[in-house]
Amino acid sequence: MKDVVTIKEIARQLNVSPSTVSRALQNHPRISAYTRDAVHALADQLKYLPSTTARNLQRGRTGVIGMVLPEIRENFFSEVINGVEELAFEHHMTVALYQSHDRFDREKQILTVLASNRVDGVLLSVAKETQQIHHIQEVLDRQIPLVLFDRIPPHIAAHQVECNMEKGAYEATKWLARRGHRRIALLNGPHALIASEERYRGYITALVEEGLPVENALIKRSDLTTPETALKMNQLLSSTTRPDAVLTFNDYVALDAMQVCRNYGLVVNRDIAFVSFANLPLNTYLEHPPLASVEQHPYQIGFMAAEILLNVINGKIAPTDLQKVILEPELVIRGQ
Amino acid sequence: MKDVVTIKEIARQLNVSPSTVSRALQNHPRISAYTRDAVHALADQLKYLPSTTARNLQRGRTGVIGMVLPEIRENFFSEVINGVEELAFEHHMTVALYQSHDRFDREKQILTVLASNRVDGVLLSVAKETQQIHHIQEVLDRQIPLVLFDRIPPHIAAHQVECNMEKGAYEATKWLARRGHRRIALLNGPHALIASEERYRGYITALVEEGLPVENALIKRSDLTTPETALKMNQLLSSTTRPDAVLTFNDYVALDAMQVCRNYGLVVNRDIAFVSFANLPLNTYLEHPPLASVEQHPYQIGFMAAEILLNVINGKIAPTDLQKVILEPELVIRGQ
DNA sequence: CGGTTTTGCACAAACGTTTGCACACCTCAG
DNA sequence: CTGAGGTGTGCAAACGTTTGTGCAAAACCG
Repeated sequence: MKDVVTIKEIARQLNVSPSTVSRALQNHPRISAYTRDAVHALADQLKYLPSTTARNLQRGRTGVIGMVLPEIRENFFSEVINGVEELAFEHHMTVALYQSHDRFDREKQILTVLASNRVDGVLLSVAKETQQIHHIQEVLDRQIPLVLFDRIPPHIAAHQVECNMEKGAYEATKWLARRGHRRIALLNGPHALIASEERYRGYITALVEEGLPVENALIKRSDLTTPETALKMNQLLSSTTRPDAVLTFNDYVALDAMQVCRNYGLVVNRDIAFVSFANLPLNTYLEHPPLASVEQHPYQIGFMAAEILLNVINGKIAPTDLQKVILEPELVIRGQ
Repeated sequence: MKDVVTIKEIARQLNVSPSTVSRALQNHPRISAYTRDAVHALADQLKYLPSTTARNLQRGRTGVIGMVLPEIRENFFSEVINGVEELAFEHHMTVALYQSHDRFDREKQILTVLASNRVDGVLLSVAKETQQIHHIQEVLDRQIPLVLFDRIPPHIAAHQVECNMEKGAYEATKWLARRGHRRIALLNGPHALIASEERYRGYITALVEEGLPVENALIKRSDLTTPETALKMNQLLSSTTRPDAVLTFNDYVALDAMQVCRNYGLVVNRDIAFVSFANLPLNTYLEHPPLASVEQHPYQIGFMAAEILLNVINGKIAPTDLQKVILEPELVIRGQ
């Protein structure tokens, strides 16, 4: 990495000043065609590449969007990333990706690094562990544009983009009811996630609207791990009056739960119907995928979050003019 | 983003020079305890964070590893990332992730950006489209440490880490043969990928060793898209003598091919056995997953690639002392 | 031809750090 | 008392850019 070609070197070789070289490279009008061409020619020949570092220091901005999310390998987030990338690319911004691995301390640390790196803006989806927002507030206090997406902690004055999961749960439950199911279970996520509460509300609303009783025995929560999902699904199946349908927190939960059903000798979607929230692209590959999925449009979420962020960065939206975008989910019917 | 606290500001408020502040923050021995504490206290109070940009410019290094890969959402690569991250984190380096989306021009552009960003090193897995290595050679010419992983183009003098897919294919085929299968098909990837050639060689070697005939009708190539996989699988099934087992290029191909089998009324793994190369974590969820999978240890690949890169960066390995690590795959038996 | 405008370039400061060097003071040994 | 060594700090240069300003020469205008 030694011997990196700089503007100074080009200047020296051409017997002009560094400022002239800089301007020539930017095609500044006050540089003669002769000099301009000479500079470009030599720059090409020496394979000069400007130092982003130096440029950033001088410009006071980095052209970087810091993106923090729990886990890259989750398909949902990968899609969000793609949405962000698309727009960022158009705007000549680069996206710096960081995973919190759902750990609070890691998330906190990453935000500090991002601030130290002087990123132009931050996109954040908080870790499961995250219960407080002080570290996020610090980012805001530093006047760094920030947009929250998907996993949004409560009580925070920041721009946000999310998908209306309450409505998704509502429509899914309604669809099951209309299909004739009378004992619809909810295999939900942990309390701590707002996403769980949203699903819960939508589920309840639909049941009530459809005149179905709300039975606590049909409502289970798990921490989304395979063993606990299995445990809860077992409870559902071993009760005297089994559910004839299950709405699950997400696809992983659905798959884990289906496994349990098979152990009971049940045929998925014949003996017991499944509807889920889509975060896997693989449902097409399953022999018995959930009958319907609530599509959360992750790509759209990423795209919109990036759009807001870029508008704030470019001053088209005042930082105080809080944006709150709620995308509509879509119930994708697969079976029957 | 205005009003960012700098060393100068702290210096001004404490009536000392910026250099003193800088040294105080680094706990330089020649700074008095009194000054040191005062500086730290004020820095904390003002929530000072050093400018990474300025520091990088001055230090001549960035502490960043640029990582370029085709597609983040592919589970294989997500795992590689995690392996890299682990080690990078220990060494206080950050990983900048870039996706080529399997496009050559994008890959080329990314490498330029990385060079411009003066990253300390590059980890690269090339795009499917990539047929030439000129852009990679340019990175090497700039003396930027580089390690290739997984998808490695031929004829390039760079460090590399990969998994021995020939051996994987060999063992998978052998396992099928020993299980009694006599007509083992190979549903391979495109010619352009070395990975395809490796699988091919392993497959052939095993057949020969097991005394099975090599039948061209049993060897198909697809571009890994669903339609073409379906087409090739159809060809295999509609031939007079159907295969009784299939070794597929990867899990996606296996799943697509299985779908076709179901259309033929075949029961996967009973009427026709599948063995695949693992890139999905989901096999546990499938009712009929491939009977066996060749595990490529992506996390390990990432970890080792990062290890080599860091050693080159830190001068523990001479750039000319080319490392070539070939990890052994593992045949994970799932069925019977 | 005198004056104004345009053209082409260099100088220098600035961005926020780090660090070699100088310097003043203080301490202590001889 | 003198000199050596230690201690605490400041100055200034440097990293590689960008950009405001200044200035000379060239070009233009009437």
